[in-house]
Amino acid sequence: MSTAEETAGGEGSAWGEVTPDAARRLLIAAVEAFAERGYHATTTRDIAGRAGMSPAALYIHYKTKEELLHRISRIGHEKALEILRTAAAREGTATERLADAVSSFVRWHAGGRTTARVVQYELDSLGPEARAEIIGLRRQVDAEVRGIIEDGVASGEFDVPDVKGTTLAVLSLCIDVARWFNVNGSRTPDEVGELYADLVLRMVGAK
Amino acid sequence: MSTAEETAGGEGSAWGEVTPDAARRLLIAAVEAFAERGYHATTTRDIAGRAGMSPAALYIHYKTKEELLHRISRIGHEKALEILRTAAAREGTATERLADAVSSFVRWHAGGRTTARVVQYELDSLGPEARAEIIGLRRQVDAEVRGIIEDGVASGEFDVPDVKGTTLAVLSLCIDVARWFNVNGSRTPDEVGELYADLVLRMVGAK
DNA sequence: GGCTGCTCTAAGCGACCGCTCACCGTCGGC
DNA sequence: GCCGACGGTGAGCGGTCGCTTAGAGCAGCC
Repeated sequence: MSTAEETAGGEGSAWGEVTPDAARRLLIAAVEAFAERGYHATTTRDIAGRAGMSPAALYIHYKTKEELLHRISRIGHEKALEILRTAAAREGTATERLADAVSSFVRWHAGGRTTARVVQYELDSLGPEARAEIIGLRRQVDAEVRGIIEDGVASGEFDVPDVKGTTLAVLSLCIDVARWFNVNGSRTPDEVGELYADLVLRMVGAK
Repeated sequence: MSTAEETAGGEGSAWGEVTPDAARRLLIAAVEAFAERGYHATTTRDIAGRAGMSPAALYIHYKTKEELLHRISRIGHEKALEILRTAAAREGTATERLADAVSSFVRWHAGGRTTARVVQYELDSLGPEARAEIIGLRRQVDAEVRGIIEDGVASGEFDVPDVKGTTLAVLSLCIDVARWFNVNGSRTPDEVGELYADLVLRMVGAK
């Protein structure tokens, strides 16, 4: 048996903003459980148990089970957006910025696979209002990547006939890492990030 | 309200092998429900209701709810494998065969998104033995694509430093189409297939 | 020491789950 | 005309779900 911290906090995934301590422990336990079994197959008793508390304790810190998923999803998307924004805003050519964005985005999906799985694949389990908010964040994610690709096309670095479609494909490729990446597999998050940065530069026809 | 046939049978997705008629109707209803809500969030009452039958009728044709998912998953994977085998075995250069494989595989994921979603994303809901069988089919899928890429490398058509990793990425890209493709969106399955074939040829450095 | 407020637990409510069972209508074979 | 086989139903069982409630333990403040 592993504690909640070992798996979900493994890469220092900054749940530090969640207070008090008991609320954070519950949230980390929920991330683990949702990633392993999916939102609907996870019981509130399981979440509370992983956090070392009674089932009722969950409802002191969260109104419903869905609020837990909402909080996880928002914090995760904000983190993902921050990663892309940092890469997009740095100095360098579009080629360098795109490679940086893809490799760090992929590293996050591979290294924090537990969190990324919940963030990327449990969106449909949210209610309409919560889902709408998250979709807004995803549009911003899309805009960051599209911006870099457009810069590369404008500077003549890239050859991309379909910018919207290629942006979609690049993000899709990165996101799907959370589905297949295996912590016990033969590749490290760094290696996958490097491979994917190379593949994406080929996709955009970087010189 | 739409009938089960309209959505899940839309692309003539050949559930014809499932008999008798009532068993097929239940299976198509299950594909719809699993794709919309996920396996765990779908109730047997919902499946039976969509098929126009009472909850108990399901258990005349299937032993458990999981058996439904297993049958759907196996038939779907066999269909996907058949599509790739056809493309891999045709005459032509590795470039032509890879483009054909990707475009037809993507067309299947986009056009039959309902089925593809269940096939690709509900694998973890299967029990150990059923999952092991499906994983065997997936390894064959992987082998088909890797075979084409290896052919291209051997003939000098492709420039691929990491065949295993690139194979994984190509399949990942295609599979993820089932997650984001929207029937009401601006692209047809054919258009996405063509775009993706082009992107994949770039990824393998096709001349 | 008494009081308030916060965190947590034990117990359990009402609803709904997957699945079963006793029974029924229909239909081909004799 | 009777019969068994087959495919179907209504009712409901045992269990588990998300969530609530009454109250215990324990701070800090006067």
